[in-house]
Amino acid sequence: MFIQIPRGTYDVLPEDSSIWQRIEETARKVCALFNYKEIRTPLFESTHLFQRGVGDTTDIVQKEMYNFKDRGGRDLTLRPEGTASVVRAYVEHKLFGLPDQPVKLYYIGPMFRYERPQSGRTRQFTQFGVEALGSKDPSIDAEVIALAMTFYRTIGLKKLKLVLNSLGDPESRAAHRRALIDHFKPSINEFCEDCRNRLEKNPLRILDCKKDHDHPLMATAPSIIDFLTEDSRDYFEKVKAILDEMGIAYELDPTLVRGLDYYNHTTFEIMGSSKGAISTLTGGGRYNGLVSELGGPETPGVGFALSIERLLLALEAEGISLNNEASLDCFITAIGEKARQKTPVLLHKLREAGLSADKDYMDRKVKAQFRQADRDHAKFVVVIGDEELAGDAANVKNMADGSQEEIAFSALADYLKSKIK
RNA sequence: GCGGUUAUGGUGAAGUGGUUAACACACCGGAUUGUGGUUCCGGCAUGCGUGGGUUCGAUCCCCACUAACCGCCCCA
Repeated sequence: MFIQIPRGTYDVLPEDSSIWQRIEETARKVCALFNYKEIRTPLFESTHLFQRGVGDTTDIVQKEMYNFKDRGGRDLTLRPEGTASVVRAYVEHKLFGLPDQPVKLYYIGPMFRYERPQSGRTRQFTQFGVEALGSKDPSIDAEVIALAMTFYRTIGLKKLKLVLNSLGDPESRAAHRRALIDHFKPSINEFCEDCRNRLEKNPLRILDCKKDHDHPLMATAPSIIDFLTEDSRDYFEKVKAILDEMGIAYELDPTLVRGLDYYNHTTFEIMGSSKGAISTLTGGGRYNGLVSELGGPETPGVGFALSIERLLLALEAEGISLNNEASLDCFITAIGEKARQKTPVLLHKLREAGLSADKDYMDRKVKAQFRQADRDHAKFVVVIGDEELAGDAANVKNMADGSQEEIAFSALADYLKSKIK
């Protein structure tokens, strides 16, 4: 009975796992550079957390969550994103009381959304995210953006586009929303079905509709920028000024919307090159109301989440390969039954001495054992046969130059270590 | 949730309503009774996504299902 992998999931096989390790390692290094500390939260949380945090009316909550009841009847959900959990932990452990403020956190892990899979979108996907809680300094908005850009640059991505917008405070946002609805409502029947649905749900989306792009009302639609309060506008100017000084280029896009309810003020996306329709690599922004929404003190926050899967796609699109083949220090080739009996112990000694080592388990001929040593990129091959057993010394072949030496079994580990260093 | 395309060995990929399902790569073995990356030779799918149906007969035709890929919606 063959049971296949669930829809929208995938396996990372050994040939690819080193790439994932490289990416995760880079993320951790960059976070250390910016002084962000890792936080690990559960893969499932109370359903209520996401309803409240992400927003009851969002698509994520309404139709994309993996909800289930456990045996105790509790309503739980596989996390669809990371911010709500981080904020929950922040409140629950009272991290707002820590002497070090703001609290700067990062996470790397799987998220789950029930969606139709396509390029750059799976049902289980991996996010690297960052959250800075406790400061409303515009330089922390810029820092978070800079962290993401530094991460991509370190990985090797070149074709990146940073898109920036400000949603202002909740009042500005609500006023703009009402203005948009008033603007489109009288003529909404001239728009496509999607736009008619968007009118009440998410009127900002109408602005980047592909079908109705040329409708005259598009050009005259009210812009969020005109609805920002003086403070909001001033704050956004400061963020932009810092990015300018840092030399981080960006494009302004007043139609940039995030799909999660908690965002306000600065929002941004980082786009990459991609074969498919999805080019958004990172989404993030400020969420000053979220901590209090989740029962904590009034606390500002800013962060982003980026997808490792989409990063991989972008790397592929730019023709960048991160694959590095691991090599083996030593491969033991045994000839004859007596030699075969000796190899497990010898192997174990080499490994205990700190050398990576392996041997044949398929009862292969000498030639085939050498082929395997090549496949494993072995630096040295230790050959043991009747002659070697008689002389109490192994034949050691340097695979790079083909030279061979007789080395006493007792001195083998030290010899190899000195050669490999 | 909606739409399009596809489904043949470990991989890539031909193919036909009818006895043995090309080819290439990979892998295994031999030429070379104990030494790698070259060459030559040989081996390697009782099987063509799953379940039905049409037919004397189906991998090939029809239907359903499942999955993958791509797009819409939405998002990372």
